Amino acid sequence: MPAYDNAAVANALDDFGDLLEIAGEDRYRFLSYHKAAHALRAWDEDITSTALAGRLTEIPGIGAKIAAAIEALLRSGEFTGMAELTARVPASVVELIRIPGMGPKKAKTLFDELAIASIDDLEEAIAEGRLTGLAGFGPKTVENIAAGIERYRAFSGRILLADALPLAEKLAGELRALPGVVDAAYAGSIRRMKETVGDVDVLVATEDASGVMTAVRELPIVTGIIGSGDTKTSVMTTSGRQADVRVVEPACWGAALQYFTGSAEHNVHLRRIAKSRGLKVSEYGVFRADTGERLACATEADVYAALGMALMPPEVREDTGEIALALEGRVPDLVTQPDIRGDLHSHTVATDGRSTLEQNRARAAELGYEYLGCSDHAYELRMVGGLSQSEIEAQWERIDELNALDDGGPVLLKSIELNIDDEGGVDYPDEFLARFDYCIASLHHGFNQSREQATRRVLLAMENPYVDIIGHLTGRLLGKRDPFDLDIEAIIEKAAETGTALELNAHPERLDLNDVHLRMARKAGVRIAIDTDAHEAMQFGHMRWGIATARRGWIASSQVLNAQPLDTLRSWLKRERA
DNA sequence: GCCGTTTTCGGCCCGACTGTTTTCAGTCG
Repeated sequence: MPAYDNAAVANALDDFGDLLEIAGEDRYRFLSYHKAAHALRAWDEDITSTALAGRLTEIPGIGAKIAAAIEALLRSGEFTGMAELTARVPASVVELIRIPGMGPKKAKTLFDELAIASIDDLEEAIAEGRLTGLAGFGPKTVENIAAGIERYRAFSGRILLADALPLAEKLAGELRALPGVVDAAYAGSIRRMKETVGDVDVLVATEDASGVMTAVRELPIVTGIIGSGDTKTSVMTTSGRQADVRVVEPACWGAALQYFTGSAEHNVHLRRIAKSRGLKVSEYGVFRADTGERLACATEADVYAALGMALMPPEVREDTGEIALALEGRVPDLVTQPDIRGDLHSHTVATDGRSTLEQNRARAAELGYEYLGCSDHAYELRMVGGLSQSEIEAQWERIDELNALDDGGPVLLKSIELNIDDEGGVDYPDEFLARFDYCIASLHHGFNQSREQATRRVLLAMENPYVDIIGHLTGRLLGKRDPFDLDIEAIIEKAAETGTALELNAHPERLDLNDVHLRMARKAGVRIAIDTDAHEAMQFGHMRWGIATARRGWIASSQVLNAQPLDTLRSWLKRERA
C-alpha cells in the first residue's frame, strides 16, 4: 500500500476540488472537497487507521462519496473520478490558479480557447500576444497576469513566522505613528502564530480612511502597489513580501480584528452558526438579519459573546473543534510563557554550540529559570565533535561546581542528545546512560530511509529505559529539508506506553512536533518537552515560537515537562519511576 | 458533495477591489 498521510490525502482532495472548479462544476460540489481536505488536516488520527476501521465518514465533511474516493486512493493510488476529470481538464491546469489574479474562470477560458495548460504555456502566449482580443482579457488584465507570474515565481514560498512577525510589528508601528491613527495591529495567520505565513495583514483604526490609504502607499518600506481602494491597500514591501492594510472605524475595532485574524474556515463556521440564529457577521459587527440592528462590534469578546461563545485565543481559531467548545462557554487550557520553568535542551562550545556553559547558565538565570538541561551531542555525531565519556565527565565536574554556587542561578541538569542508530541503539552503554539526569535521543541520519525502517528506529529507542525524550522527531527544516517519513501514530502510541516524552523543538525552522502531531500527543496523554535546542545563549528566546506552536496544538501546562517544578520533573523520568 | 434544535431536500458566509462584457463577473481573503 502506498504510504499516504493525512496531509497527502488532503492535498489530493484540494487538487481534485480545484480541477472540479476549473471544469465548471457546481460550486458546492467542489467546495465540499476543500472542506473535507481541511477537516482531514485537523484529524488527529492516521487516515489509514481511520479507513481500515471503516470510520472515514466520522470525519466532519466526509460523506459516503468522498470516503469511497479516499479508500480507492489509499488502496490503489488512484482517486475515484480523477481519470475522467483529467480527460476534460489536464491536472497541470491547476497550477494556473496559483498565480495571483488568476482564478478558475480565467484558467478555464485560457485552456478552452488557447489550449494553455501550464504557467510556461501562459507565459509564451503572453509574449506572443495571443491573449489579445480574448473575451475578459483586456490589456490591463494581461499586464496583471504577467506581473502575477513574476510574483509567483519569485515569492511562492511562505516565510517563517519568526521572519514575518518582526516585519508585521514594524509595519504596525509605522502605521500607528501616522496622524489620525487610533490603533494598528497585525492580524491574519501571524496573529494565529502559524509556523509559516504567506503575507502580512495589518489592521488600522482611524476616522480618516483615505488619508491613511494615501500614507500607506507612500511608506518607505513600500516598493509597489498591488491594489488600493477606500479601505484596503495591498503593497509589496522591501522585504519582498506582500502586505495587506485595512482601515476600520475605531468604534468597531473588535469585529474587524476578529474578522481579519481568521482563519477563513473559523470565520465561515461562525457565520454559518450566526445565520442559523438569525444573525449576520461581518468585519463590521454582529447584526440581526431581519432588522439590521448592530448587536456587537467594539471588542472581540463582544463579538463572540453576541454569538453565544467564549472568547478564544487566536492560536486555536482554525475550526478544529474550538467553536463547539466556545459554545459551551469553555476554551482550551493552554500553556503560557510564564508557565515555563526551564529549558531541557541546550548545546555548548564543547560540541557545535557557540556559548559556554557559564553563558547559557547566565542567560537562563536572567529568564528566571529554575533549571537548565545541558545536552550536548553524543559521541557518534562525530562531525560536530560528539563527546566521549571522559569529555562528558569533565563537563559534569564543571556542572557540579556551578551547581554548588549559591547565587540563585538555575540548577544545571546533566543531559545528552543521543543519536539513534540504524538498529534503534544509542551512543553509550546503559551503565553510563544511567549516570545522566535524563537523556534525549534524536534521529540525525538516514533521511531517505523507508517509513518502516525509520519508525522502527524510534520505536526501539523509546524502549530504552534511559531514553526520556525523543528530540525533534521528524527532523524537518521548514523550507529546507523534508521530514523523515514516520508512522507518527505508532510513535505516539509507543510514547504513551513507555512513558517517553516527545520534544516540541522551538527552533523556528523546526517547530517539530507540529500542531497536528501535538493534538495527537495531547489526546494520547503523551508528555511534551518544549525545548529551544539553543546553540547559543540568545536562542533561549526561541521558546516563544515553541509556546505558540504548543498552544496551536491545544497543549496545557499540565502536560509540559518543563512547566513542572524540578521535583515533579524528576518524578516523571523513566529512571525514577522504574 | 454534505448535512439536519427550521430541513432526508434544499439549502450551503460575507464584503472589497478590479477591469471590463459598462452593470457585473471574477478574484481575493
